Amino acid sequence: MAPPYFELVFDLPLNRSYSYRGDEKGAAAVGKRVMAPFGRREVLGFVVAESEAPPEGVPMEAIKAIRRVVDALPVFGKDEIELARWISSYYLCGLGEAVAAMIPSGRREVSAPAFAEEELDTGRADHSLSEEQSKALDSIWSSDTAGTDSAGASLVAPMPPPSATPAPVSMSYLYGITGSGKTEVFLRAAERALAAGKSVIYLVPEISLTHQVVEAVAARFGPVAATLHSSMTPSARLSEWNRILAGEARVIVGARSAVFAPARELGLVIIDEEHDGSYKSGNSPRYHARQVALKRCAIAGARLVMGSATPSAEAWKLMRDGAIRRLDLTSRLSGGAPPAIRAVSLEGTNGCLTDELKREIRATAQVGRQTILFLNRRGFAYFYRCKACGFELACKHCSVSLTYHKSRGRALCHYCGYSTVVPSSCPECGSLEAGFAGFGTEMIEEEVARTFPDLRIRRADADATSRKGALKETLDIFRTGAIDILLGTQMVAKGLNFPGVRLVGVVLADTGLHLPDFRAAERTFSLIVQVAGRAGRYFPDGRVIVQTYRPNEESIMRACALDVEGFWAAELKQREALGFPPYSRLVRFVVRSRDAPTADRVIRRLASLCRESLPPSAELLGPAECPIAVIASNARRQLILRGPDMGSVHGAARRALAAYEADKDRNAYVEVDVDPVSLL
DNA sequence: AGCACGCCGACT
DNA sequence: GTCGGCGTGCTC
Repeated sequence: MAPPYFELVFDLPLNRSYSYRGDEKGAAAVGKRVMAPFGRREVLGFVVAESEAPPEGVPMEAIKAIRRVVDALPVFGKDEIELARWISSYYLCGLGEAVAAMIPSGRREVSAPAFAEEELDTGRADHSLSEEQSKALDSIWSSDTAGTDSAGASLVAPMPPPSATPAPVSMSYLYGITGSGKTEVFLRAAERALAAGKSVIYLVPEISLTHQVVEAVAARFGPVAATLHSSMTPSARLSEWNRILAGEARVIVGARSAVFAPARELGLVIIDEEHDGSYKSGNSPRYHARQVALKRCAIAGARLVMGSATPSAEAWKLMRDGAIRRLDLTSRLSGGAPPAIRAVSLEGTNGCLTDELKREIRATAQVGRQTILFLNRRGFAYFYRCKACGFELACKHCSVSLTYHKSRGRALCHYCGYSTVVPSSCPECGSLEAGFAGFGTEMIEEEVARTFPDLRIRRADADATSRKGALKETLDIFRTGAIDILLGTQMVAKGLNFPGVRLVGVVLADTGLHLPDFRAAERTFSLIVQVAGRAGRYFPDGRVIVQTYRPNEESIMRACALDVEGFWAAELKQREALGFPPYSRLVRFVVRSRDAPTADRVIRRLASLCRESLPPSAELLGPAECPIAVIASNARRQLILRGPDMGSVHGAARRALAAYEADKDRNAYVEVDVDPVSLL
């Protein structure tokens, strides 16, 4: 007989549970979703506890009954509730919001456009392992946890509400260049886990790699495999979820939220391309899949294996300190050699292509091979400026400059979509010495077409591929060799492998370097190295040209030398000197409001609340305007708490938030980001 | 987050 | 006189 009382949480910004009596049929149970009267309406709730005794402090007549039970069987259990509690306390969100993030259709994540089509990084066709690969595989499976018991101390912070000390998790890292056969080692590790009766979660970044690994896993594991990614329909997601829940599917491939897959007997979590920013959730709860994975592994006693050619700062430091076992994969299996990379200064170049890059494009075409051009910037020109009075054309609703899109004949905002006609003279002083400067993909396309009228070029960026399936189509055509030059933004940078590519050109490497973000160098570095990995994967003559105005920049020089060690040696020194992660921990508050004075008032109040309980070892950065002070007519203010460890800032952040919530301003939105990946 | 209740301005 | 603005308070 079901117990008479249940504790429910809701997907609402409420930091507490509510007590209910069971439903008429007596079907209510922990782990099920139910419909319950809440206020004057009926909402979906999650049953997180049950009890025989009536709840204390609630008058009996106030307790309502659960109206209807949604699930025949529980969709989450004790471990999931423990994980949700951890997420809610660590990422400072309601327990119900944490549970909702873990359950499909509980709340939808912002879905990325579907695509991904590429060659597989499984190394040799016969799947036999190189000596390095076998050693790595054995190492992953050796029983000891690397380093000390505090392994992962800086990946998972000391928890604010003291819970049991986290069990040491065995963490390994496959560190190796593109094409060194990481995927095959991951697949073998999954096989071993499966053979031991355990299940596996295999995380891949949003979009890019998903499809490829999905197919590899499906081919290898057949009916035991399941897929969860953002472009699946809710019903497809649900049916995969149910197969996992039933224990039918035991190898789960998916993006960020797949870290919550209800895998039974979890034995292994794989995080491919560990450095990728898409592992950090952009909406509440702003969790990092890597940290959630580590926590899940601790709860389930599972192993964690990550991999990348360009590890994140956090991972690199943990490897250096011995807390994560580093396993090196040094050789390219498919015969291709690491490409020759050259940085070329753009100084004094007319237009956006240096003579050197033009020469290489021509040479590449002459031997019947292909070129990828990469520029992390859409549009035709970057900003409009008047040389006479200094006027700049900015968005009406955001504090950013407008980008000229020639194809539409308008200047538009990349943040809110606002667009306007292009003034023929300066709107401020009437001078004709005004116009667009800087360049985007659209302009490159034009210049390349003009320079190489005989070559076939195709552009792949958010504008050219907005039509569903357009990107896949472009990539398919490129693969057949019917296009000579593929030009694009981020989307051509990651994971795509085309055998015919000889040359990769980074049109402007320093776009990200001016950004006021402590990870600017890290992102620039890994982007160049990742892009370079697209060249010469199957032939020994790959070539990469990196155009830049700052050829002496550390991140650019090290990337061109493929010197990961050297980059991190220098960059970690910088981070330490400046007190940024991984040498400190951050919590960031962002306040948004239609009304700027309201945003100012709220952020100042949060700051003073934080000061009340911030220990001397920690400090407050700000309050200040966000780097982009206005987006879509919302004023944005930020406040950053920084301390030597999470313990030193988490308590203050939690108390400040709780005090604020107790008397909140209805015209302001407060976002909390624990361990922000970007400060933009 | 909803959805109410509640107390001040311009409409048939 | 009422319809309706959105400020603030609560939801077992």
